[in-house]
Amino acid sequence: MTTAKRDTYTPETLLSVAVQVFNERGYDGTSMEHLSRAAGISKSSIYHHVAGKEELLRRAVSRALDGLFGILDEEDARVGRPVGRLEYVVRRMVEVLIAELPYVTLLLRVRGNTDTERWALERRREFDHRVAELLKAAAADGDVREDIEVRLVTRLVFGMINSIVEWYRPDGRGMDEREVADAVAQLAFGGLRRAGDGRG
Amino acid sequence: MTTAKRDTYTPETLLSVAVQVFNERGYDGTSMEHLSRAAGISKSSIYHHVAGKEELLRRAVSRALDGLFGILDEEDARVGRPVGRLEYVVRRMVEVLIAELPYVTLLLRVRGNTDTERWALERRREFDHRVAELLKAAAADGDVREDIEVRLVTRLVFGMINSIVEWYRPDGRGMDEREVADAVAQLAFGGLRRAGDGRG
DNA sequence: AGAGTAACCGAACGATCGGTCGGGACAAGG
DNA sequence: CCTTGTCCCGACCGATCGTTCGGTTACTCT
Repeated sequence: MTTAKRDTYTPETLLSVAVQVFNERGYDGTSMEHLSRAAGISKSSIYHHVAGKEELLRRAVSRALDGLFGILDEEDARVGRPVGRLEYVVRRMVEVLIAELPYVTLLLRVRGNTDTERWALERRREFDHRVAELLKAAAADGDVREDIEVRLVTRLVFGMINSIVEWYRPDGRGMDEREVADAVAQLAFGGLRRAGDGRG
Repeated sequence: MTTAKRDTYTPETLLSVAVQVFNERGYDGTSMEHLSRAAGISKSSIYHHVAGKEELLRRAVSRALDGLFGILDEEDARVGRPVGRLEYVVRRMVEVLIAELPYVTLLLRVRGNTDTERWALERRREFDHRVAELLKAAAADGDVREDIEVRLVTRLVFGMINSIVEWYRPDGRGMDEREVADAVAQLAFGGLRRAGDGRG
């Protein structure tokens, strides 16, 4: 009795269509005409549901950011030895990134042309900083290598994780979130070289 | 007697300005008006040097692709044990990426809206494939871990390397190409964990 | 000095941009 | 029945898009 009035668009369902087109064509490369064709309604009808193009972008990146910041509030990310918390966050980042793939994809591609985009970039930097502090704490414990700058390592690991949006596609038979998260964690913490070879 | 006629724009000098603006605003987010302001000449004057906006994009990604494919022709990338050739290619990729930073940055951001962009994506896939084969050969020799899929590892390592364009800025006092290349190679091959700890 | 030309400009082109407007179709509630 | 409000539409807005055009500088060469 609460929902189910008609089978038309809501701001949320319209958003999922819009985000998909944004990711295919790029935000700037997507016109409202493109969106209307993809949604199957007229251009002006879109404005019945949302205020405009930029609101769609804001809703999308907000959803992605909520998912990422949510990780830091989880218990395993807050308590325990920093290196363990770090590994947990890395795994969860992969899982959230895959669970909210189109939204995180869009977030990772904003350039900063509008106020919304600049706000998204700022929040992204804040998240990166929080994880960097975790890595720094793990380094202080002597649990991760210190011969490479913490700042640099953070960026490289983030780069590896974020690059997942460039190729992961949830087409049925593919690997699931857990498998990818395991691979990323193993590669990031253990390295490319055959396990047991040490460094020689 | 060959060069040095006037101190005006050439297609190359104009390209360097254009690529910088493309990277700041995104290709689709950049208008010819933006380019003319950045270059300090009128919009119509740009067309005296190049055929149009898309030619600037084509020249830029061509330069990036030439740099990357050039690596595969170098001797250290062609002869020797695959794992050694792989590490050489990884290091050189970082160096080329930094040496041609704005051009590679643009290459890594094309989405496929035009023929030029689709051609760039195709050539990128070709390069990725060539490196993936090298990794596969190293795995066959038992020199790199085989518990993670070769295809996945390739993508993650590429992701780590390519992410450099998102943060590296050549502002004088920063790290140089060699330092970054060393860090990437060490992290990719040795992993995050403190050297000597093994996997425990 | 005069010819030739590379470099540049303002004005304008048709097309498309994001967004607005008045109104029509249709279901729910009386 | 008629009203109310949701959902949607075609037509249109001023602005901006990439590009073209005719014409004016300003430099080089003879």
